[in-house]
Amino acid sequence: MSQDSPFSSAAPVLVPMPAERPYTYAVPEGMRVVPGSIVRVPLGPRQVAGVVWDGGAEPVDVRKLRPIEQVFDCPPISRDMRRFVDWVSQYTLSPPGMVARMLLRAPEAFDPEPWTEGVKLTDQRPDRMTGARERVLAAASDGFAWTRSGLAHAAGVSSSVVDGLREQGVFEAVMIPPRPVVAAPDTAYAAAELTPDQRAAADDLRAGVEADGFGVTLLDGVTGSGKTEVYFEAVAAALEKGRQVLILLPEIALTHAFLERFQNRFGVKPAEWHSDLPPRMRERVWRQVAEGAVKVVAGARSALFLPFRELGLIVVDEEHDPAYKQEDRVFYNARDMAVVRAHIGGFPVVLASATPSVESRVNASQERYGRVVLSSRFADAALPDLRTIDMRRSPPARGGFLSPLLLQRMAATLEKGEQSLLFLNRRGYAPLTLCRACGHRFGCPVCSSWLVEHRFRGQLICHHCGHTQKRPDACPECGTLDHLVACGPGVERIAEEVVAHFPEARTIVLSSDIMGGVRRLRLELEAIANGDADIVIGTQLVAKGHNFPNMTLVGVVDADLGLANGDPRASERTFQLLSQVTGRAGRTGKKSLGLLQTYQPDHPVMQAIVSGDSELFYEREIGERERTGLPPFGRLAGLIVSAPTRAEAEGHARALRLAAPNASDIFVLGPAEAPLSLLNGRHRFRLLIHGGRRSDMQGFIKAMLAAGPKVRGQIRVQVDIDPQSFL
DNA sequence: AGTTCGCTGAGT
DNA sequence: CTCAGCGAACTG
Repeated sequence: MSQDSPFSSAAPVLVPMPAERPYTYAVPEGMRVVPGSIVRVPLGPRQVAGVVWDGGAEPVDVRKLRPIEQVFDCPPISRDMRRFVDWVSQYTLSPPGMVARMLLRAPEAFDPEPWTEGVKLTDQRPDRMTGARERVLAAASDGFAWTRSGLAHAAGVSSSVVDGLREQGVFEAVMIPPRPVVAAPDTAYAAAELTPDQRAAADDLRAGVEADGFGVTLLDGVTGSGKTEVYFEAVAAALEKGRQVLILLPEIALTHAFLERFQNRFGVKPAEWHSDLPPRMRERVWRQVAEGAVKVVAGARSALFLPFRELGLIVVDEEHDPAYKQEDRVFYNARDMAVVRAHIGGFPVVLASATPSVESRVNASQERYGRVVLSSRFADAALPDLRTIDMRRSPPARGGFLSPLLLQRMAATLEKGEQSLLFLNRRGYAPLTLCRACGHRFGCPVCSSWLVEHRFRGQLICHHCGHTQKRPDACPECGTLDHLVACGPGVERIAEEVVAHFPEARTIVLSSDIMGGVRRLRLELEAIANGDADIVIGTQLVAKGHNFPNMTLVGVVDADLGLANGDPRASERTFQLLSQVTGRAGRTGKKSLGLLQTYQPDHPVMQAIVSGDSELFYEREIGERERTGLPPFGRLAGLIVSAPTRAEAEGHARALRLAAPNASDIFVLGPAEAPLSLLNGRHRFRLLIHGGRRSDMQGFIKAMLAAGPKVRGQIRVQVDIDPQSFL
């Protein structure tokens, strides 16, 4: 950028590793670098890409000083982006180098995209005409440049035909510039047809974008109220101003439907950004975002670190989704960092959700965020009738998990030729296996949580660390044969019960265990939407945004699951999940029903779901959190230590108490509560810090980090947001 | 993060 | 005395 003056003899360079500050490199005679320049520098024995940073180069022993090797021919990282990296680094207590690493994740993109060689028609005619040659000439008669293989393919001939013509001078070789990854969106492609409600909401958002300046709006609309079409109007407004737009989605790999909706409105698909993107595509998207050629990116949380030139709007869809939290290396919540990014850039953010997070609701009620409410569903999408089934009064048959009331409804639905969905957020067959002879329970040898039986695969699997073993026939403790029993239900076991009751029905199980990955899953979902199944049994992946037009019954097998797991957000998560799942029914125009099997029908979450009154839930939950000091109102600077085994967690907690004698509370969590990511990384344990004033915690954590190298290497911190702290 | 350094303890 | 195996330290 023009206000950045160039460095001459030495420059600070942020390298992609956990450096606390930029390193100083010599700038060779005649080389020109400015803050933001992407450079290749020697680091120890290797060469890495780094970013020239701001501020003066700190003086360093000339014998240590090494020269910048190369300045990449690439737009420099903007000043806003550099401030963002510094801010995220401070806020997350991660070294700035590690944050910078996230924006240098496309190493091949730093060199300009190569032009490819192609061919173009000349005035020369071929010596002899053949059928193949005629087709090639016809295909190329538009006068544009073609790639050899592209032309051959279009003409239905082999590329040697093209080569032959080129040798005769019928074609000349030309260089073709890199093709854009996506065409420019057309804001006038298909003007939105909006209801008066939606129109009012869209105008609100549009006004925010047109006013040009920072602001956060919570777009709060029930499932099926058309949130997407409404925020597309804000996207259009930003595009009309010539700005770039970022739309964050929780799990981009499964959001095929979203891309289509975008295309219906803007005529083209947005550029995608997520971890499954092929490397070549990844580079091109990165480069073209940096050059400003890509106008709209739909991406996962890491898209927040793309080097936008003229970012003018961020939309965070499903803002409550836990997938926005990154829980390794740099711990951050992309939703909150999006707000920060917008604050730095001076442009608006839209947070959209049918079930907003409690933090966002609090921010809205305290008027730090604006709030736009969409209350009505589309005309053909009636709300489902929602009821609880009190499992104390209508218990399942012995050995079963489905209440007679639910089975009765399933039978009626099947009779009508409509589909049922049974939801249970637990993979596998049974969460615990034990020996009836001696009482031995199968625990994971690596991390001491229970092994989950997967009967289809004949395996016992630890859902915690991924440890797998074959399910034995005999008890390893007492040797008794055939006395192992499964305790509790998983989706496979529910499927068994369903097949026993409805042998003639087409039953399908959907969980992340299915073989064949995302592609297969998409096919299965399509098949269900086409009516190729009568009863679907699924884990939480069926809760996410798919439309099944003939699905008129949703049964939640265990609505209480997740309410009693020690997570301070247990109620909130359960409310959000149950809202989403029951929202799968009633999008059909047909009369539909949602049934929740629960032992706590009076629990506020069940009451809120059944009454359809989410205000009821939020008011209660916010009051409860204020009272107990849980996030976002926390008053305690408490630590939660979690580790692969309880004994280990306790050991670490003891060490932390010694290192930080002034810590108010150190809680210990066993393996059942420790997140999966814990064991995949290299660290041994992690700290979760809930509540408290951020500044207090930062001081506290820094004191602890200063306490010694033993603690330093192992601490990972995740801080729950104090809603004021990032504005 | 990725690499080298240096200590410990088992092995020739 | 050598060397694998591991944790700690350093990278400009």
